[in-house]
Amino acid sequence: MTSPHRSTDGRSRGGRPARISRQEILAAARHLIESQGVAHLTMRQLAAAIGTTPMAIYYHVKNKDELLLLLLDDYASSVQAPVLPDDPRERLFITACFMHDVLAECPWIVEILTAEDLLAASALWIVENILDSAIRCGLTPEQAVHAYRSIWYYAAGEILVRAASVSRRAEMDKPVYRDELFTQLDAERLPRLAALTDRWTDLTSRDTFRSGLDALVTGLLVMHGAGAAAQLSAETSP
Amino acid sequence: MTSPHRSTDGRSRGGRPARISRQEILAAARHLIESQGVAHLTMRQLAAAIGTTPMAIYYHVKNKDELLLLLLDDYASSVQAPVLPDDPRERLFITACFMHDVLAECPWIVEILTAEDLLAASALWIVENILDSAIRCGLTPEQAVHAYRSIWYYAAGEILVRAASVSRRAEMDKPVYRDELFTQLDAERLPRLAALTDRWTDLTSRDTFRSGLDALVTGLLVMHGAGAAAQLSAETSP
DNA sequence: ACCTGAACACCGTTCAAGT
DNA sequence: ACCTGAACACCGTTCAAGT
Repeated sequence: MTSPHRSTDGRSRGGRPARISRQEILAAARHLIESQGVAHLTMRQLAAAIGTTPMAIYYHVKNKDELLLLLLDDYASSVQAPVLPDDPRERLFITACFMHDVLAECPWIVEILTAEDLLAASALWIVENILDSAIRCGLTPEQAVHAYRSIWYYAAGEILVRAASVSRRAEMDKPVYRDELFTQLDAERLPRLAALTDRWTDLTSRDTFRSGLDALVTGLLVMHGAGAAAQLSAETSP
Repeated sequence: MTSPHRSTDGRSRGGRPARISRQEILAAARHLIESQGVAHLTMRQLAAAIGTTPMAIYYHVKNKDELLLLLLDDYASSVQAPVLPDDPRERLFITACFMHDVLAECPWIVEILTAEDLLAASALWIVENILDSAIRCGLTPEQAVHAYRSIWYYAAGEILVRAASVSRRAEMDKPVYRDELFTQLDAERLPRLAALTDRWTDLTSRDTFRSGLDALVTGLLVMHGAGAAAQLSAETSP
């Protein structure tokens, strides 16, 4: 960090007393996002919500990107770790689920994930847990990093795709396009899709995150020769 | 589709001759994206590139969202299908790779994927192929849809995360933050991460998409009782 | 039928100045 | 030290008018 901007919330010594603080800005930003949606988080609207000018915010925060990063970190540190099982395969699965669920609960995070780094400092314990579990399952450290990355791709993809489909459902003209697509299906060239036309919406609206994650974890362990630890968990359900 | 906007490129019969066409707009948009990056695709800059006013575009295209959708469809239809193997497990893997690679080649698609539907009409054969392969591997149609969705999450996540990390590398202040994170690691609480500090950048910059996909496919087939078809493919590499 | 011009309601950010 | 005001360089989109 550079400039006058304090990296921590150091007490100001001397000078004019601050009217707004970083914490106040973050709290207001979070409230704004949760009540109005992430699209309404603009420097101008945030300033209005606090009752100050847009430029006052720039004294406490470098720019909008840093604001988003701080927001992510703030959220991550407010989350409290769950009790985790000892069995490594189970712990791997549960931690990955937790990582996903925590992010999925605040869809505004999606905007940040694509723009910023995936990991806030206060969320590193999640990565640590996944790596440790994987290594205890018999993977080498390199394989564990690879496994973590695959899981992250899967989880991030699920969140992003679901967020997109939710926002699509909010508008009213998209279903039209999708229906159009499916009614014009060429049953000769696309027989499988044609046979599934009626059930597609139903099938794709189900939550299959856990089941797919289970498959991924199983495959990762099997493929890396940790077959002993790869036995199917109880969550298995098509 | 509504309004005066022609859904196909129907010839205008009578009236003033068109100065610009939908095709011309799409071609210009694609060129703009490829040369300047997707951030530069604005109605105004597009108009300038064509040599017309922003509002002229609105006669041919409903709004920016529709423009993006048309762009996606245009790209999908320009892609030609690869020769696919007969073995269903192999075909599943290859098709999924193809889907991923095609999208990964034009990172601007990322913006559209999160905003729009995942599937353009001209790309449905990919879904068809994945479903068909999965069913031939022994999955039920429902399980096949589920498998397709898991694969899609994984592929979309990989693309999005990679696109984000590329754009991060383009700027110069992000590595600082990431390095900061890793040097301040508490080796007591995060031993696995601490042990990997030096190799993290190297390990996470490797392309492990295929290996992870292989694991996912293996897991999906094993979990759904199609173990016979789940034998590891040759692509396996940590 | 196809396009233009002006305008509306926004953005993020910089810069010089005030207290 | 902390904040303000005015300004810059943008957005997407609407609306009434021109040819």
